[in-house]
Amino acid sequence: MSATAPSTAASAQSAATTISIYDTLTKQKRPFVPVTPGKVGIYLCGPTVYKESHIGHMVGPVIFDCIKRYFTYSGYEVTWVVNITDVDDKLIAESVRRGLPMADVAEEMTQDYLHNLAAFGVDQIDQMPRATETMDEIIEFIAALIEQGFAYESEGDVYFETGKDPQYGKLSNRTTDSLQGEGGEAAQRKRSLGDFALWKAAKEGQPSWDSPWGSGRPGWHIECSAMSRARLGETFDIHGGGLDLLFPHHENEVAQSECRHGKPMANFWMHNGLMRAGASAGKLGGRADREQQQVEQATVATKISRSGGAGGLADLVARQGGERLRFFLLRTQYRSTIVFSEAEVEQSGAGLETFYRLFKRYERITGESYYDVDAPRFRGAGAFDPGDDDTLKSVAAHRQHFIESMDDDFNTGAAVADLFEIARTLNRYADQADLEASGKDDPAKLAVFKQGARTLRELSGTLGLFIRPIQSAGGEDQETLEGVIGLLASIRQDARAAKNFELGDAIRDQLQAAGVTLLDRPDATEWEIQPTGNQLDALMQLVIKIRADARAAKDFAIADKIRDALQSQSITLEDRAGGTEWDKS
RNA sequence: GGCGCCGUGGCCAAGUGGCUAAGGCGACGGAUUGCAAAUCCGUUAUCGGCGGUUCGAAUCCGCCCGGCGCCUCCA
Repeated sequence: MSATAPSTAASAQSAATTISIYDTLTKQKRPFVPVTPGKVGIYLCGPTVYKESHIGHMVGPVIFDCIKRYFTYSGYEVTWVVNITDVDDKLIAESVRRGLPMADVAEEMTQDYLHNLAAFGVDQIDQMPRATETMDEIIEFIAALIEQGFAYESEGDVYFETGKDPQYGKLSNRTTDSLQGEGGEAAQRKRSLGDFALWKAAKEGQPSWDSPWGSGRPGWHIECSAMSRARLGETFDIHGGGLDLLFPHHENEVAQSECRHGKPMANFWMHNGLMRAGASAGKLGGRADREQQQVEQATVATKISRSGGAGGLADLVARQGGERLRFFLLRTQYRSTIVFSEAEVEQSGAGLETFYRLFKRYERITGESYYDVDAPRFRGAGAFDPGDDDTLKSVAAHRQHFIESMDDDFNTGAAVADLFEIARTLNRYADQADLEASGKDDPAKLAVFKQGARTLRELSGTLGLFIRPIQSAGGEDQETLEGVIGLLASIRQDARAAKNFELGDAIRDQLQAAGVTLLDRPDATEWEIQPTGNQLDALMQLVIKIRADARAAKDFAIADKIRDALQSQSITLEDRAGGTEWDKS
């Protein structure tokens, strides 16, 4: 086993060129070669902040968060930019509807987006420029396109002339001739129906900025060209976004930028697959989804909040937790469609428990928190010599496979399997080496186990998983709940010691029914809590019954123990004619 | 109509020419446990259909069936 060598850029660099990425433009997977050696520039199209985000908005940020982590792990210095579109037709419409200034709506929804990103563990974004803060660069960009003859002014609007770009359509595989759109209400101001707006003249009462073409606001696509140019350069490494942005958004971006610069905009175009709400509902938040919701609204309005998961992301996070949702997204290769259902989130989340239990086991064995394990942060530093130890050989093999999967277009779905395999390997070793008892004191055995845990943490870190302990969602009631469960566990322990298995089993079964699973360890009992409604009350009813039975049997030791324990939780019992009630002060 | 994507065990999901078709959830059997839970071991698929290319295909080609996306705002 090797010591953790200080990682150097050189050691990490050697492996770095093995990453391959599928490029939507060339429709092929090819090795990643950076524009600037050792560096990666990534631009991801962010949201238009006009209403609350839904889980579909998190797909791109989560996978790109992993991509940045993995590039960093591979020795690159990464700059990741995500834009916020805070001026737009829909935003204007929403501000009118709500009677608020557009900037207020944008700010509110930006905060919503930011909170959701944080909940999903997306914390790798370096810059989040707003369109309204980029106005100078946008205007300068448009002026340059007019100057170069790729754009023209028309009654205060400015349009990009797609016919001037011989390559127009290359991203989404379209020809300018095939663009049969009706051109919108601005059709008569365009030279060709396929032309798109770079600048829109302001209408009365709408937010506007001064420009050489009069007051107005930018079209949708130009901000990305202006921002990426300003922050990442004329040619940068990776441009990402949802597949739905391919046309017209990215097609128009690439046209603007490449006509202006005369060189490629991005070396790789990455598009994540879209999330669907159900088998036939179409894309989440898409047309079919919206139409279906309208139908549901007209018929069974109550089901909307629970169906599909569109909107109400904060509620979903509160129910499921961010790490479950993140994991749910990472189980699938990023280019695939994901069909969302909360049941599926729960099912995949069940697998996470395997890891959480292993982390507890790690703590029992080593006496230190798994979350404090100092894992290698670079792939060059994480390699170790397994010698002829079967456990370490297995860990090393799965580490290798994990890296190969991630190198292959960030195949998180395949990589996750190796995480499970390593967890199983460690559990098996802990069983065989009896690490929770006699084996604990064998430094050599402990070292093997710790090496495996270090590798697990090294790898899962690149997926942004298991970074820190998950929050127990309960809040202040959680402490009381834990106290009451501890009391019941203690009573049961006493009963078992006295061979009163009937009482012991009854307690366990009823805790189980209330969503609490007891796990008997050699030296103590632990428990896991599945949140359900009225959990505390259910458990208190059990406590009350046990106390009543004990008093009837004149077993005052138990009754007293209960009373004392409840007192420390500020819970009082009141015996009334119809039964005993409890109250927490 | 134009341009695309997808169809792998009960469910989810890797695998895109060749070792015994990953992994998760679930189910069943076993070890372990006072009984459990957890953990470990084992069982659970020939890859939508048909035809073709090939020594060899889930993986390439064609047709068919089924599902979905973009072409209008959309991560």
